[in-house]
Amino acid sequence: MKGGPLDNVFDVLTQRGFIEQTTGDRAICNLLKQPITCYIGFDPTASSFHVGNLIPIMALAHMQRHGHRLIALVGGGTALVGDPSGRTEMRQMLTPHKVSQNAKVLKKQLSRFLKFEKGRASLLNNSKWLNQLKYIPFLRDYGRHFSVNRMLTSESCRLRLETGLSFIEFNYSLLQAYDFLHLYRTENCVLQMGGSDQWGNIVAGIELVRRVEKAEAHGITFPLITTTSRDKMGKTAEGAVWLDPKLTSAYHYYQFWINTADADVMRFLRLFTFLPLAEIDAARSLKGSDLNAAKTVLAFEATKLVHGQDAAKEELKASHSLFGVRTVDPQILPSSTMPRDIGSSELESIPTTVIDPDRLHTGIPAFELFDEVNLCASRGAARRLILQGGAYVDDKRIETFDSLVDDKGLNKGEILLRAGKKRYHRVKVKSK
RNA sequence: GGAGGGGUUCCCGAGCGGUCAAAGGGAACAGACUGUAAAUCUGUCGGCGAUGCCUUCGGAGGUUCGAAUCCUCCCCCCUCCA
Repeated sequence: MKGGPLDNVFDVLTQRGFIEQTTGDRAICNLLKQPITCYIGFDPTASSFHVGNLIPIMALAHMQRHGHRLIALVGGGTALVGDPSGRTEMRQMLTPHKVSQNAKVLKKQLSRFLKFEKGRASLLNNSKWLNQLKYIPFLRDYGRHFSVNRMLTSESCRLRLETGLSFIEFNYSLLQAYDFLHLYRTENCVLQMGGSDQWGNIVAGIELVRRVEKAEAHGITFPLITTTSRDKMGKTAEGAVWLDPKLTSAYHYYQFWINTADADVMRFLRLFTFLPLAEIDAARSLKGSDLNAAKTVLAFEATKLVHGQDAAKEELKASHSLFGVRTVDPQILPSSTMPRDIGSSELESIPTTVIDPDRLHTGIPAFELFDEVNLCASRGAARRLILQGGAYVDDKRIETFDSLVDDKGLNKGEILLRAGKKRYHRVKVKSK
């Protein structure tokens, strides 16, 4: 894989579609010719990252691969205040304990993408310095550099002024600006990156650095990634797609990526894998159903990054046995470590419920089973599903809602349930 | 603190004493068509072994044969005034 201090990350990020807005393309491009220190802030308000956080994480990974030093800043202090940007309502306040707990998990997840080694990347928590701030000195030293008039005209404020903005939230951007200043002073950090909703906060930091330290700092924002159907990336009916396998299993994670819309495939390959641009470009000629080959690689690579090569292989196999084997030409995205010819019949990773053999022997009404296994939200929903012809047991359509599922058709002690075209669940008999 | 306007099922939003499990739209789900894509058409979309029963319209009481709809108190949100 290419990468190294020689080719400029800025070009790489641009070509891969990471750049929305910068404080000056040329200046940043020049800046990045030398190894620098940059940072991105992460909100520890959730106990896991989700797919929507992948852009900044990938951006950091690219920076590191090109020899730059990173700071992943966990907003343990700012999370207690709540960023109003991009919100129409006030954020929920979290307890300090919960925040620090979350911060730990986030570091673990980041380590899959970044090497936290001395001098290459570090994880800092801004509660360390923010909690020590004294109100009056802070106002005198830094508060005077902020114009309320200007803050009020910012996009994020204007939105909130219509519905209401509390004073505590109004302070958020001061604190984030102070973060940048602090990191400039202590870590010589000169570049902050973030989502497009962070533009105002980033610029505020840059200005503070200039006013207080008379120094130049820079900023980059990433585009908000939406799918072709204009949904926010990573939201499904079940909610967010999480990186934590306890919240979103590797199976579902893989399925999420393979269900990518045609129009998004190339963009997502650039953003969410490290495959060389030239190869992605070459795959552009794939049309129609051939695009599925590219989706397979995308799903494999994306799953590999979060869950590891072995898990990715598992899901590939599971996918093959459920949806049919589709061999992917080795010419397509050749750098991917995805095995090209692979056996199937690996159902281990499909969501599974273990069931008592006696219950199965007496037989379980189909609609109860579908509900119990969470393929349907309620028994009523299961009845409707069956009525509409969307429920299958071992690939045979269920005709009546209360037909019994029993152990007569057991296949290796397993039954495969299916709701609709692609939601599977495995029922396994408890061995005695 | 004063005056006015609101809180309806996942979301938006009608309903303003019975015909209301509550219009319409969106989302979602299923079927058909397909490529685990999109678009389209059709159906479903509170719970329940179910032509019925149960629980919902910010919360608690009340009026009435009958309340999402009327009254009282409380909570929350918005607008204007201070």
